[in-house]
Amino acid sequence: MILSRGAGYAVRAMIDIATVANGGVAITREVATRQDIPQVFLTKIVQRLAKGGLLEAHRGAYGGVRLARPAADINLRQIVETIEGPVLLNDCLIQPGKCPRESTCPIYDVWLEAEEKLLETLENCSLAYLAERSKELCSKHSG
Amino acid sequence: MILSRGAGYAVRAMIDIATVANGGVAITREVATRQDIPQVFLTKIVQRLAKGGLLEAHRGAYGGVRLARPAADINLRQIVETIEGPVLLNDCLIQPGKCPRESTCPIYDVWLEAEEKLLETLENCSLAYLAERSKELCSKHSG
DNA sequence: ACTAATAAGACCTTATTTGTCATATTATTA
DNA sequence: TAATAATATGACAAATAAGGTCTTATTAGT
Repeated sequence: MILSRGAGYAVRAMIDIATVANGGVAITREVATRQDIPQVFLTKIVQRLAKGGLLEAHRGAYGGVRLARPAADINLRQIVETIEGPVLLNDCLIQPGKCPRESTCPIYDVWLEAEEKLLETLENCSLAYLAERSKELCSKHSG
Repeated sequence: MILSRGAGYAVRAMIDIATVANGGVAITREVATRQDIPQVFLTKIVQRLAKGGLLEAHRGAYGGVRLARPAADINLRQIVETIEGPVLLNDCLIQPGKCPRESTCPIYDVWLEAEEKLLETLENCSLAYLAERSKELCSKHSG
Protein backbone atom coordinates (compact mmCIF):
# COMPACT_ATOMS: atom_id res chain seq x y z
CA MET A 1 0.00 0.00 0.00
CA ILE A 2 1.49 3.26 -1.06
CA LEU A 3 -0.61 5.73 0.89
CA SER A 4 -1.10 5.48 4.63
CA ARG A 5 -4.58 5.31 6.09
CA GLY A 6 -3.94 8.72 7.60
CA ALA A 7 -3.48 10.28 4.18
CA GLY A 8 -6.74 8.75 3.01
CA TYR A 9 -8.50 10.11 6.08
CA ALA A 10 -6.99 13.53 5.43
CA VAL A 11 -8.30 13.64 1.88
CA ARG A 12 -11.78 12.57 2.93
CA ALA A 13 -11.79 15.10 5.76
CA MET A 14 -10.73 17.92 3.45
CA ILE A 15 -13.45 17.02 0.97
CA ASP A 16 -15.96 16.87 3.78
CA ILE A 17 -14.95 20.29 5.06
CA ALA A 18 -15.01 21.77 1.58
CA THR A 19 -18.37 20.23 0.80
CA VAL A 20 -20.39 20.36 3.98
CA ALA A 21 -19.01 23.49 5.58
CA ASN A 22 -18.80 25.09 2.16
CA GLY A 23 -16.09 27.53 3.07
CA GLY A 24 -17.29 27.96 6.65
CA VAL A 25 -16.26 26.36 9.90
CA ALA A 26 -16.50 22.61 10.47
CA ILE A 27 -16.19 20.75 13.75
CA THR A 28 -13.64 17.96 13.72
CA ARG A 29 -15.81 15.63 15.75
CA GLU A 30 -18.66 15.94 13.27
CA VAL A 31 -16.35 15.38 10.33
CA ALA A 32 -15.13 12.22 12.04
CA THR A 33 -18.69 10.97 12.52
CA ARG A 34 -19.78 11.74 8.97
CA GLN A 35 -16.66 10.24 7.40
CA ASP A 36 -16.37 7.32 9.78
CA ILE A 37 -12.86 8.20 10.92
CA PRO A 38 -11.60 7.49 14.46
CA GLN A 39 -12.26 10.77 16.18
CA VAL A 40 -9.13 11.36 18.24
CA PHE A 41 -6.96 10.23 15.36
CA LEU A 42 -8.62 12.75 13.11
CA THR A 43 -7.76 15.57 15.49
CA LYS A 44 -4.12 14.64 14.99
CA ILE A 45 -4.49 14.69 11.25
CA VAL A 46 -6.30 18.00 11.35
CA GLN A 47 -3.47 19.44 13.42
CA ARG A 48 -0.96 18.44 10.79
CA LEU A 49 -3.13 19.90 8.04
CA ALA A 50 -3.33 23.13 10.02
CA LYS A 51 0.44 23.24 10.60
CA GLY A 52 0.88 22.57 6.92
CA GLY A 53 -1.19 25.61 6.07
CA LEU A 54 -4.15 23.83 4.52
CA LEU A 55 -6.58 24.42 7.38
CA GLU A 56 -7.15 27.22 9.87
CA ALA A 57 -8.08 26.04 13.35
CA HIS A 58 -9.89 28.14 15.94
CA ARG A 59 -10.18 27.08 19.52
CA GLY A 60 -12.92 27.83 21.97
CA ALA A 61 -16.67 27.89 21.71
CA TYR A 62 -17.86 28.30 18.16
CA GLY A 63 -14.37 27.33 17.05
CA GLY A 64 -13.54 24.67 14.54
CA VAL A 65 -11.57 24.31 11.36
CA ARG A 66 -11.95 25.80 7.91
CA LEU A 67 -10.01 25.77 4.66
CA ALA A 68 -7.08 28.14 4.86
CA ARG A 69 -7.55 29.07 1.20
CA PRO A 70 -10.03 28.46 -1.59
CA ALA A 71 -10.58 24.82 -2.51
CA ALA A 72 -9.41 25.58 -6.03
CA ASP A 73 -5.97 26.41 -4.66
CA ILE A 74 -5.55 23.13 -2.83
CA ASN A 75 -4.59 19.94 -4.63
CA LEU A 76 -4.33 16.28 -3.79
CA ARG A 77 -0.55 16.25 -3.76
CA GLN A 78 -0.46 18.97 -1.12
CA ILE A 79 -2.86 17.08 1.12
CA VAL A 80 -1.00 13.82 0.78
CA GLU A 81 2.44 15.35 1.30
CA THR A 82 1.29 17.35 4.29
CA ILE A 83 0.48 14.08 6.02
CA GLU A 84 3.14 11.78 4.63
CA GLY A 85 6.00 14.09 3.93
CA PRO A 86 7.58 14.09 0.48
CA VAL A 87 6.42 11.24 -1.72
CA LEU A 88 9.55 9.42 -2.81
CA LEU A 89 9.64 6.33 -4.95
CA ASN A 90 13.05 5.28 -3.75
CA ASP A 91 15.82 6.20 -1.33
CA CYS A 92 18.07 7.47 -4.04
CA LEU A 93 15.64 10.25 -4.90
CA ILE A 94 15.90 11.91 -1.47
CA GLN A 95 18.67 14.10 -2.71
CA PRO A 96 20.88 14.03 -5.78
CA GLY A 97 24.34 12.76 -4.99
CA LYS A 98 23.30 10.87 -1.89
CA CYS A 99 23.66 7.46 -3.48
CA PRO A 100 27.25 6.36 -4.12
CA ARG A 101 26.11 4.32 -7.12
CA GLU A 102 24.37 7.24 -8.79
CA SER A 103 26.84 7.89 -11.59
CA THR A 104 26.58 4.34 -12.90
CA CYS A 105 23.01 3.58 -11.88
CA PRO A 106 20.65 2.77 -14.74
CA ILE A 107 17.42 3.02 -12.75
CA TYR A 108 17.68 6.46 -11.20
CA ASP A 109 16.03 8.13 -14.19
CA VAL A 110 13.26 5.55 -14.32
CA TRP A 111 12.32 6.02 -10.66
CA LEU A 112 12.35 9.74 -11.19
CA GLU A 113 10.06 9.57 -14.19
CA ALA A 114 7.59 7.25 -12.49
CA GLU A 115 7.50 9.48 -9.44
CA GLU A 116 6.90 12.58 -11.53
CA LYS A 117 4.02 10.97 -13.39
CA LEU A 118 2.38 10.00 -10.13
CA LEU A 119 2.78 13.39 -8.52
CA GLU A 120 1.59 15.15 -11.64
CA THR A 121 -1.69 13.27 -11.51
CA LEU A 122 -2.18 14.19 -7.87
CA GLU A 123 -1.26 17.79 -8.55
CA ASN A 124 -3.78 18.12 -11.33
CA CYS A 125 -6.58 17.17 -8.99
CA SER A 126 -7.90 20.12 -7.00
CA LEU A 127 -9.97 19.99 -3.86
CA ALA A 128 -12.56 22.11 -5.64
CA TYR A 129 -12.91 19.44 -8.30
CA LEU A 130 -13.23 16.71 -5.68
CA ALA A 131 -15.85 18.64 -3.72
CA GLU A 132 -17.84 19.34 -6.86
CA ARG A 133 -17.70 15.74 -7.90
CA SER A 134 -18.69 14.64 -4.42
CA LYS A 135 -21.85 16.75 -4.59
CA GLU A 136 -22.68 15.37 -8.02
CA LEU A 137 -22.25 11.77 -6.99
CA CYS A 138 -24.18 12.30 -3.80
CA SER A 139 -27.20 13.85 -5.48
CA LYS A 140 -27.15 11.23 -8.20
CA HIS A 141 -27.06 8.52 -5.58
CA SER A 142 -29.91 9.89 -3.49
CA GLY A 143 -32.10 11.19 -6.28
CA MET B 1 9.02 5.99 0.77
CA ILE B 2 6.95 4.09 -1.71
CA LEU B 3 9.22 1.18 -2.53
CA SER B 4 10.74 -1.01 0.14
CA ARG B 5 14.47 -1.48 0.33
CA GLY B 6 13.88 -5.09 -0.62
CA ALA B 7 12.37 -4.08 -3.94
CA GLY B 8 15.34 -1.85 -4.65
CA TYR B 9 17.72 -4.69 -3.84
CA ALA B 10 15.71 -6.97 -6.13
CA VAL B 11 16.02 -4.61 -9.07
CA ARG B 12 19.74 -4.17 -8.56
CA ALA B 13 20.22 -7.90 -8.22
CA MET B 14 18.28 -8.59 -11.41
CA ILE B 15 20.33 -6.04 -13.31
CA ASP B 16 23.51 -7.52 -11.90
CA ILE B 17 22.50 -11.02 -12.96
CA ALA B 18 21.48 -9.84 -16.42
CA THR B 19 24.65 -7.84 -16.87
CA VAL B 20 27.42 -9.82 -15.26
CA ALA B 21 26.19 -13.36 -15.80
CA ASN B 22 24.91 -12.35 -19.21
CA GLY B 23 22.31 -15.09 -19.44
CA GLY B 24 24.37 -17.58 -17.50
CA VAL B 25 24.38 -18.61 -13.87
CA ALA B 26 25.17 -16.16 -11.08
CA ILE B 27 25.94 -16.91 -7.46
CA THR B 28 23.80 -15.06 -4.96
CA ARG B 29 26.67 -14.41 -2.57
CA GLU B 30 28.71 -12.78 -5.31
CA VAL B 31 25.79 -10.66 -6.41
CA ALA B 32 25.42 -9.51 -2.80
CA THR B 33 29.08 -8.54 -2.61
CA ARG B 34 29.11 -6.70 -5.91
CA GLN B 35 25.87 -4.86 -5.20
CA ASP B 36 26.56 -4.25 -1.53
CA ILE B 37 23.39 -6.00 -0.35
CA PRO B 38 23.20 -7.90 2.97
CA GLN B 39 23.92 -11.42 1.87
CA VAL B 40 21.41 -13.48 3.80
CA PHE B 41 18.69 -10.98 3.07
CA LEU B 42 19.41 -11.24 -0.63
CA THR B 43 18.90 -14.99 -0.55
CA LYS B 44 15.37 -14.31 0.68
CA ILE B 45 14.75 -11.88 -2.12
CA VAL B 46 16.18 -14.25 -4.69
CA GLN B 47 13.87 -16.96 -3.40
CA ARG B 48 10.86 -14.75 -3.92
CA LEU B 49 12.03 -13.84 -7.40
CA ALA B 50 12.40 -17.53 -8.18
CA LYS B 51 8.95 -18.35 -6.84
CA GLY B 52 7.60 -15.49 -8.87
CA GLY B 53 9.03 -17.02 -12.02
CA LEU B 54 11.65 -14.37 -12.75
CA LEU B 55 14.66 -16.44 -11.77
CA GLU B 56 15.56 -20.10 -11.99
CA ALA B 57 17.47 -21.42 -9.00
CA HIS B 58 19.67 -24.49 -9.07
CA ARG B 59 21.00 -26.04 -5.93
CA GLY B 60 24.17 -27.96 -5.39
CA ALA B 61 27.70 -27.46 -6.57
CA TYR B 62 27.90 -25.31 -9.68
CA GLY B 63 24.39 -24.19 -8.92
CA GLY B 64 23.18 -20.62 -8.72
CA VAL B 65 20.49 -18.47 -10.23
CA ARG B 66 19.81 -17.31 -13.75
CA LEU B 67 17.09 -15.35 -15.49
CA ALA B 68 14.06 -17.54 -16.11
CA ARG B 69 13.44 -15.79 -19.42
CA PRO B 70 15.14 -13.27 -21.71
CA ALA B 71 15.79 -9.88 -20.10
CA ALA B 72 13.65 -8.27 -22.77
CA ASP B 73 10.63 -10.13 -21.41
CA ILE B 74 11.08 -8.91 -17.84
CA ASN B 75 10.03 -5.44 -16.78
CA LEU B 76 10.39 -3.28 -13.72
CA ARG B 77 6.79 -3.65 -12.64
CA GLN B 78 7.13 -7.43 -12.54
CA ILE B 79 10.22 -7.25 -10.39
CA VAL B 80 8.70 -4.77 -7.97
CA GLU B 81 5.39 -6.60 -7.67
CA THR B 82 7.09 -9.94 -7.19
CA ILE B 83 8.68 -8.54 -4.05
CA GLU B 84 6.02 -6.15 -2.79
CA GLY B 85 2.85 -7.75 -4.00
CA PRO B 86 0.41 -5.65 -6.02
CA VAL B 87 1.24 -1.96 -5.99
CA LEU B 88 -1.87 -0.24 -4.67
CA LEU B 89 -2.20 3.45 -4.10
CA ASN B 90 -5.02 3.09 -1.62
CA ASP B 91 -7.08 0.49 0.24
CA CYS B 92 -10.10 1.06 -1.90
CA LEU B 93 -8.30 -0.20 -5.00
CA ILE B 94 -7.76 -3.69 -3.61
CA GLN B 95 -10.99 -4.85 -5.13
CA PRO B 96 -13.96 -3.03 -6.62
CA GLY B 97 -16.93 -2.99 -4.28
CA LYS B 98 -14.84 -3.45 -1.16
CA CYS B 99 -15.28 0.11 0.05
CA PRO B 100 -18.80 0.96 1.26
CA ARG B 101 -18.33 4.57 0.17
CA GLU B 102 -17.40 3.65 -3.38
CA SER B 103 -20.62 4.74 -5.11
CA THR B 104 -20.36 8.30 -3.81
CA CYS B 105 -16.59 8.57 -3.57
CA PRO B 106 -15.01 11.29 -5.70
CA ILE B 107 -11.40 10.15 -5.32
CA TYR B 108 -11.60 6.54 -6.40
CA ASP B 109 -11.01 7.41 -10.04
CA VAL B 110 -8.14 9.72 -9.22
CA TRP B 111 -6.28 7.11 -7.18
CA LEU B 112 -6.84 4.67 -10.00
CA GLU B 113 -5.47 7.00 -12.64
CA ALA B 114 -2.40 7.90 -10.60
CA GLU B 115 -1.70 4.26 -9.96
CA GLU B 116 -2.03 3.36 -13.61
CA LYS B 117 0.38 6.11 -14.67
CA LEU B 118 2.95 4.89 -12.20
CA LEU B 119 2.65 1.26 -13.19
CA GLU B 120 2.74 2.09 -16.87
CA THR B 121 6.10 3.77 -16.45
CA LEU B 122 7.48 0.74 -14.65
CA GLU B 123 6.02 -1.60 -17.22
CA ASN B 124 7.65 0.23 -20.10
CA CYS B 125 11.06 -0.32 -18.58
CA SER B 126 12.53 -3.71 -19.46
CA LEU B 127 15.39 -5.44 -17.73
CA ALA B 128 17.15 -5.62 -21.09
CA TYR B 129 17.07 -1.84 -21.32
CA LEU B 130 18.38 -1.48 -17.78
CA ALA B 131 21.19 -3.97 -18.36
CA GLU B 132 22.17 -2.25 -21.59
CA ARG B 133 22.16 1.12 -19.92
CA SER B 134 24.16 -0.22 -17.02
CA LYS B 135 26.91 -1.38 -19.38
CA GLU B 136 26.93 1.99 -21.13
CA LEU B 137 27.16 3.97 -17.93
CA CYS B 138 29.81 1.71 -16.53
CA SER B 139 32.09 1.92 -19.55
CA LYS B 140 31.58 5.67 -19.77
CA HIS B 141 32.48 5.98 -16.11
CA SER B 142 35.61 3.88 -16.27
CA GLY B 143 36.82 5.01 -19.69
C1' DA C 1 31.05 -39.18 1.37
C1' DC C 2 32.19 -34.30 0.67
C1' DT C 3 31.33 -29.92 -0.78
C1' DA C 4 28.89 -26.00 -2.67
C1' DA C 5 25.00 -24.04 -3.56
C1' DT C 6 19.81 -22.80 -2.74
C1' DA C 7 15.14 -23.59 0.26
C1' DA C 8 12.58 -22.86 4.12
C1' DG C 9 11.16 -21.31 8.32
C1' DA C 10 11.77 -19.59 12.91
C1' DC C 11 13.26 -15.75 15.05
C1' DC C 12 14.68 -11.04 16.45
C1' DT C 13 15.01 -6.10 16.40
C1' DT C 14 13.58 -1.68 15.13
C1' DA C 15 10.58 1.67 13.08
C1' DT C 16 6.19 3.17 11.71
C1' DT C 17 1.38 3.38 11.80
C1' DT C 18 -2.65 3.73 14.09
C1' DG C 19 -4.58 4.72 17.52
C1' DT C 20 -5.95 6.23 22.87
C1' DC C 21 -5.78 9.08 27.05
C1' DA C 22 -5.05 12.91 29.97
C1' DT C 23 -4.26 17.53 30.29
C1' DA C 24 -3.56 22.26 28.71
C1' DT C 25 -5.03 26.16 26.13
C1' DT C 26 -8.15 29.34 23.99
C1' DA C 27 -12.39 31.81 23.08
C1' DT C 28 -17.23 32.63 23.74
C1' DT C 29 -21.23 33.33 26.45
C1' DA C 30 -23.78 34.14 30.48
C1' DT D 1 -15.51 35.24 36.68
C1' DA D 2 -17.29 30.80 35.88
C1' DA D 3 -18.98 27.45 32.60
C1' DT D 4 -18.61 25.53 28.31
C1' DA D 5 -17.02 24.15 23.86
C1' DA D 6 -13.69 23.65 20.96
C1' DT D 7 -8.55 22.67 19.46
C1' DA D 8 -3.27 21.73 21.06
C1' DT D 9 0.06 18.92 22.91
C1' DG D 10 2.51 15.16 24.53
C1' DA D 11 2.84 10.62 26.60
C1' DC D 12 1.69 6.22 25.83
C1' DA D 13 0.18 1.54 23.78
C1' DA D 14 -0.91 -1.90 20.43
C1' DA D 15 -0.51 -3.75 15.83
C1' DT D 16 1.93 -4.23 11.79
C1' DA D 17 5.67 -4.25 8.69
C1' DA D 18 10.50 -3.94 7.35
C1' DG D 19 15.00 -5.43 7.64
C1' DG D 20 17.89 -8.74 8.84
C1' DT D 21 19.95 -13.12 11.20
C1' DC D 22 20.36 -18.04 12.29
C1' DT D 23 19.64 -22.80 11.81
C1' DT D 24 18.54 -26.68 9.45
C1' DA D 25 17.08 -28.99 5.28
C1' DT D 26 17.69 -30.24 0.50
C1' DT D 27 19.89 -30.84 -3.82
C1' DA D 28 23.52 -31.73 -7.17
C1' DG D 29 28.14 -32.31 -8.72
C1' DT D 30 32.82 -34.47 -7.90
